[in-house]
Amino acid sequence: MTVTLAEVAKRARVGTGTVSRVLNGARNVSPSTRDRVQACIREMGYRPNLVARGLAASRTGMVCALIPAIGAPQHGEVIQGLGDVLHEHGIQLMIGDCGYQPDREEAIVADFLERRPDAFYLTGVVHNAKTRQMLRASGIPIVEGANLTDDPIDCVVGYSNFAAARALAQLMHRRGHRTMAFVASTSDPNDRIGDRLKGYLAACAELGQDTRGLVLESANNFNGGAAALDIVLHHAAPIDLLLCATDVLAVGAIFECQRRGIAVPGRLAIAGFDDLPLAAAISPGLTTVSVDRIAMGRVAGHMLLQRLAGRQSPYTKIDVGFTIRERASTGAGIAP
Amino acid sequence: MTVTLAEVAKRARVGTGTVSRVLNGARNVSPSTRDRVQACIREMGYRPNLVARGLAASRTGMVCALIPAIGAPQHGEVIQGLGDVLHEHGIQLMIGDCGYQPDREEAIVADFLERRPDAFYLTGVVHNAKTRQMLRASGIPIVEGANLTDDPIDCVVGYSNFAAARALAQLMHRRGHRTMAFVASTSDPNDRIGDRLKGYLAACAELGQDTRGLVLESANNFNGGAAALDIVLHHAAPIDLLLCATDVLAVGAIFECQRRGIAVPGRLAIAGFDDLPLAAAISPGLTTVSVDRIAMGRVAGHMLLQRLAGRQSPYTKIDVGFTIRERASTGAGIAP
DNA sequence: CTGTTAGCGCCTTCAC
DNA sequence: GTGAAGGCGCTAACAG
Repeated sequence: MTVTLAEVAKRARVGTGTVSRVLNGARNVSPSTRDRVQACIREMGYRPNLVARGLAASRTGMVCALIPAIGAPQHGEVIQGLGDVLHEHGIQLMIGDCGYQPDREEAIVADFLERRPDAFYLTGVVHNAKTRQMLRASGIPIVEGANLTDDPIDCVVGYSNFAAARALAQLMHRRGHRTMAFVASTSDPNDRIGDRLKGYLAACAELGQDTRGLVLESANNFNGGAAALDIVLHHAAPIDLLLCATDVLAVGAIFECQRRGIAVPGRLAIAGFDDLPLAAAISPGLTTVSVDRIAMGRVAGHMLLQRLAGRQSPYTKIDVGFTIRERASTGAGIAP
Repeated sequence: MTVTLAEVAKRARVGTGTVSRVLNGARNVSPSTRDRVQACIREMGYRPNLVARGLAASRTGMVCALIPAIGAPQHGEVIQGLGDVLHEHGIQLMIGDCGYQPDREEAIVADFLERRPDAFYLTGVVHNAKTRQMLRASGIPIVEGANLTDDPIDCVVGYSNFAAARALAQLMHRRGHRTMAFVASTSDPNDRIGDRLKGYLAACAELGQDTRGLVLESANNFNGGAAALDIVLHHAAPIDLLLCATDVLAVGAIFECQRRGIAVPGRLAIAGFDDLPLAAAISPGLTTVSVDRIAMGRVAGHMLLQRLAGRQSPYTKIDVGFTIRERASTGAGIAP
């Protein structure tokens, strides 16, 4: 039904090897035969079967990427950068959604490995022992992303969620905010959120805040932010800054403030984390931590390509850094 | 390096065919040999090579799905439903991001087809002639989604963006809104947005609005919504309802209203389309069109499974319907 | 430079 | 119920 390489070879009166060579751009083919073969390929509408190629070459040209939630714009951006870089090299992405669940991640890794991908991208740096073992045993390049660790499975490209949260808390302290609370999700526990919390606690310890260690837990959605606000307002010690582990929580809190007529940042300052498009659009603008996720994805892609080319790049850990965006929600640009 | 089926067969003292049979759950294997083989599989940690299986069986157990933007929650939900259903049948999804660009879609379809997927899911019902031709020629089941058409490539599951937009405009008219404008994105032209616009225009034609046909164009992001508001406010005929082609536009407009101190819905009512989580969270709540996208994805998955099972299901077009959610942004629940 | 020959790992008849 | 053998479509030596 579909035309095969052998048929092209017959039509072009050459061996299958030659067709394979022109297909893969080997240079040891005379221009004349190359042209003839390419003509046949075009005329016959030949399309290589990558499944067969993958089996023969034990290179599938496929990279698997695992993200905690397809549809989350943060991860989408990383995937976009990663996919762009890989695509330029004829490699395609197979994306898995592990829904913030480690055992689901393990199952997907197991499944995906049966498809013999050339490499793997994982979101986050904390994974099941079995997941790590499978990945290591596979022998293919692995890149973990969106956070940093000193003990990656293979290599890691990201930024320190810990350092970013700490820096944000410290900056807010310098800006005059004294009594702060931190709200994080419990619904989707993961290393990025966990490290943000730790960074906040570290800053508190260093600064000796009154409210040191005040931590709230809420589902990671708009309602969760609203719920946290409720607690903050009724807390014994008056709180003047709410640090949220994600922009979604922060925006939920801001919406709730609007509903209750609570001035932001006048009565309560609010900051987030992620710098979603929403953070810049909302009024007041949301102070948050920004990371160039597309660039991060691209770096991850280049790292994988390096490894795939056999080069053991000296970099096993790349920090892409972060930026704190101060906006009106914490008083930036507002006259005192 | 990795253990193969043949090695398992040798260890279990059976032929490769037998191992293959237990692997694929064929019933014509005696319980005793079945157990012995399964024991060996477990002991040796054998994992089948799906690339080889795909080549031999000409069934890859892979379905390709194309969405216009990975990271967009709407499409993420569809993929989630689709992936869930397929995964239960051991089928995995390969996701492509065509960025609202038809020629990119064409390129991705061409690439993906080389991997011999068992089926294809496409977002939207309008595609390149060449894309349609390639897909048809492939002979595999194709499902188009997120809209409806009478001329699908193979079959389609979605809802009528046209009918939904028209129903929304008509409902708003019944609620007393008389002079309305519609804003849609130009940056990402696609059939869903186009049909929403047509639905609005159809309603206008039927209702004989004063502002019949007032249509604005803006980039499909928060800023685009704000920009549209600017035009609406300066329009000669006073407009009392802004219908937005997407929730993102609508929310951008609401934010801008808040900045300018324009009462919503007092001075201007606003409605969106998509029912993102944001629509319910924002104040005022956003009136919008809601579709159960996860369910839509699941239906698409079942449709593909039907087709893959060889059953030519009588359904070639499934309408999953829509719901209009009236919220405060158009005056719902507000005393007159 | 180019044709030929083995496989890659698995499925699938086809006899036994 | 089970083993043996022949591909699936392609790549990768290996001769020439």
